[in-house]
Amino acid sequence: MPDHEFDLITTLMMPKKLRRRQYLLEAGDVCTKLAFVSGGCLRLFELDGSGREHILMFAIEGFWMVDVESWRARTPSTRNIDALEDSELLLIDVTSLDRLTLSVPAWDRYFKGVLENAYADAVARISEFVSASAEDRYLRFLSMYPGLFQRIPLHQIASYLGITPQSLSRIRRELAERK
Amino acid sequence: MPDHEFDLITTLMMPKKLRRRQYLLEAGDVCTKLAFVSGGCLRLFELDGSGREHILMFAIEGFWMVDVESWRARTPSTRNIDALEDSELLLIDVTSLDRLTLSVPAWDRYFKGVLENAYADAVARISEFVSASAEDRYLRFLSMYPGLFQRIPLHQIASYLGITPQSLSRIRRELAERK
DNA sequence: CGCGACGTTGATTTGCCTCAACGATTGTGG
DNA sequence: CCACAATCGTTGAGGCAAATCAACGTCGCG
Repeated sequence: MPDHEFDLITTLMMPKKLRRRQYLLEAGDVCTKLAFVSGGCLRLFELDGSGREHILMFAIEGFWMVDVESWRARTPSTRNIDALEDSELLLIDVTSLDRLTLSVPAWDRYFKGVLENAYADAVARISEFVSASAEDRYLRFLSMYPGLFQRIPLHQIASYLGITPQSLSRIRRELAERK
Repeated sequence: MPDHEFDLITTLMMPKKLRRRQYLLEAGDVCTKLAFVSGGCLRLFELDGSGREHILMFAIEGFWMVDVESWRARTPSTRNIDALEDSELLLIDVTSLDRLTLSVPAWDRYFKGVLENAYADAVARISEFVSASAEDRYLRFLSMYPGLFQRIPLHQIASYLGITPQSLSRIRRELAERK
């Protein structure tokens, strides 16, 4: 990649620090920025009718985060993104992304790969819900986000798995006893 | 779009008919083709340890179908794609797709949109599994694939929802009684 | 220190599964 | 064209995994 292309990328990516519990996206706003997580941990979640939180995905170091629905349709999001730990991000907005896509072929290929990866991961997660038990999903969470289980509260993991904190606590006990 | 670009697209898309129960992709093969469904209905599914089928997604008229995991990594698929009705497809293989992407800008944009859409749909489906009941998921199935519920057996829908045919039968009865 | 957040455990309830049986419909080979 | 099998949807009975409701101990932090 030529130097000027690399420079363009670094110019368009805006560094941002987010403190724990701080929001990157609030429901009602349009998600106009993609976030690359260089440190810390983000969550994408939504609230149901009873005010309960449901986590759709995490993003740790090396992951990208976006609410794709809002980002794609330019409509107000029904979801939220916030930080579970103090985090360091690189943000890029839609127009900058389009510029990169047009003028830096290597970026275009890279980003297409990111998108395909994200899609493949999402399908794999659907597969778990359709066919796997809560325990299986927990084990896959452990390998998908290495070490994360020691960094965030158990009830956040339970929310991601679609079960209650109590159930996850019992699953953990089961696993520990069996091993 | 210039004529020669349009011609290139039609040249590279191969029409194919698939009879009911006929396979487009079998587990073990690499998914090298994308399928655009112009008529009929395909399913993407996998088998678990007990030999039970679990449907990850359907594709009806106007949808694209692929096993993105195998397609992306060029690895043997763990999944299957077959037809639930006699179907008409337009197939395009990986190399043809790359050619279109490079030489037809409009196609590149279109296809990026398709991918983003697919990703957004997958996230929405994850959202259902994390937070919604089987009944809610059934109602969303009805709006996502209009009319499909009259075209395929109930147990295929149940598999897609991650429940048993018996449960779906009872959910339907509930809905009918309440309405 | 006191309070809220967190994880665990117990008792009870519930949504969905499993097993089983049964009619209705579809499809097929003789 | 009919007989028989397979597929399909439904219903009932009983069981299990996870939810709910509730209580309690620990920890960290303002």
